Amino acid sequence: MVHSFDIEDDGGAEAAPQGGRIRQRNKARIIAAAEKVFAERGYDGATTAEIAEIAGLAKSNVHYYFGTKEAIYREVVAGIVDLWLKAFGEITAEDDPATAISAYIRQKLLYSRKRPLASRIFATEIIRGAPILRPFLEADLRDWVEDKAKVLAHWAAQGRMDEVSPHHFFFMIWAATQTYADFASQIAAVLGHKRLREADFEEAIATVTAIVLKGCGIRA
Amino acid sequence: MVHSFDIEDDGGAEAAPQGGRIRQRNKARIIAAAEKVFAERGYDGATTAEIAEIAGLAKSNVHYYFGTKEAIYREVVAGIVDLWLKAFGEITAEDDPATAISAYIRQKLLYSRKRPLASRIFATEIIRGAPILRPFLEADLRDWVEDKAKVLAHWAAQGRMDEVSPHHFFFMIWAATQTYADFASQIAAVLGHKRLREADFEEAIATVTAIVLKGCGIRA
DNA sequence: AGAAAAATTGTCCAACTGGTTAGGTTTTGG
DNA sequence: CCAAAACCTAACCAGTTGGACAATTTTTCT
Repeated sequence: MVHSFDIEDDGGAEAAPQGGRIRQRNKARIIAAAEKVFAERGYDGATTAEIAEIAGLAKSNVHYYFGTKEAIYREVVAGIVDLWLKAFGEITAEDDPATAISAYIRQKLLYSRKRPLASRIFATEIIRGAPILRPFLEADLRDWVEDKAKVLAHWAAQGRMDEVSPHHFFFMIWAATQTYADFASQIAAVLGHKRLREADFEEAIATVTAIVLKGCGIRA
Repeated sequence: MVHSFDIEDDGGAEAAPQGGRIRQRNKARIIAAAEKVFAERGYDGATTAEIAEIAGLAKSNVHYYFGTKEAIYREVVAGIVDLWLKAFGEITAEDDPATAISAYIRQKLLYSRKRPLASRIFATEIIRGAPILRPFLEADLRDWVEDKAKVLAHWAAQGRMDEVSPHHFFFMIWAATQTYADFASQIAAVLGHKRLREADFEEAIATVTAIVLKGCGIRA
């Protein structure tokens, strides 16, 4: 029974950091370590021992804070969903299409740059059939897309962009932006770089933005 | 030491089906079962026991044909690379840009529809840092992209399309097409479908093709 | 200070996994 | 028809993993 991602229900103010100082610090360390391990080993490949080691704690101590490995995973995933929700950004009918979509693409791509691990965990979770994230996808994300579909329809009616399937429009943007996190090793290999650089991301932003805007008939 | 994907070096003719009838049939069964298991459980999550069960064989029999789990994985991955190479299709300077790119996008998307498992294994392999596929990416795939970059430059020089970064152009197409295999569960959830349907793929083909062609200034 | 609460860790264990082996059965080819 | 090759599998094993637990140390609060 997942279904609730209101991790700590921060009632308006900044997240209520519950628990003592030590607890807080250690939980954060564990989550950070877990993000790394889950990202590069997958759920089954990850071991609580390695998470503990990276976090600088004894394995039994990790189990003291999180009962099970799955509990750690759930919390990591919940944090990632939070990121997604924030990265959603605001796209409203009043916005200028070019500005709003450009900003959205840039935001998504910068997120791929800054949080590639999170993006990869999200990807593998989806590939596995989204056992944990299904509720989020079917409710929150779906609603968000339906909402934005109306915005796109509005813009199209005003002649400010072509009529394109809003769903597939977003699938395409998500894919084109997340690929720079998930498939970074492929992209780096093809580019002949060891790792992706700042300039690679800038060129990605430019190319994706240009193709998407022009491809949908959005004028600056 | 990977580096060679010429699994059975079929010297021009159709693959030489080496080994006896039984051997052939059982290896094929195992590979098929392994594809399924690796796709939905990941490398570490997959167990030889489950592969055996799905293949309808005893676990020890699986180890009779393939010494180790990694050997099975390598063969599965090698088969997937073969698919990729075939799906590359021909894009030459003499082609009409609109026709060639449309066909490529369609081919890639149909591949996502028909072989989603293969696509997902490919994805997780890349996400893991491409431990097995690195040589392929750095050699074959890189060469292919360099080659096609020239074709795009040629088209651009002729004024038949805009000047866009050829690398990122392909990254975008790969992302936009593979997402329908890798992120199928997310897409289905957002669309409110149980599974992706034929019509979903048709709409995807239409949308992606339209945006990419127009976005690059390619006229029919 | 001192007791209660929180944190830490060494040790242990049952379950599972990939892989081996030895001995049997079936298939194949002459 | 028969022997050699190929195929099949029950039983087994050593290593690993998630997790439990009890004993100890540290922190917190009065």
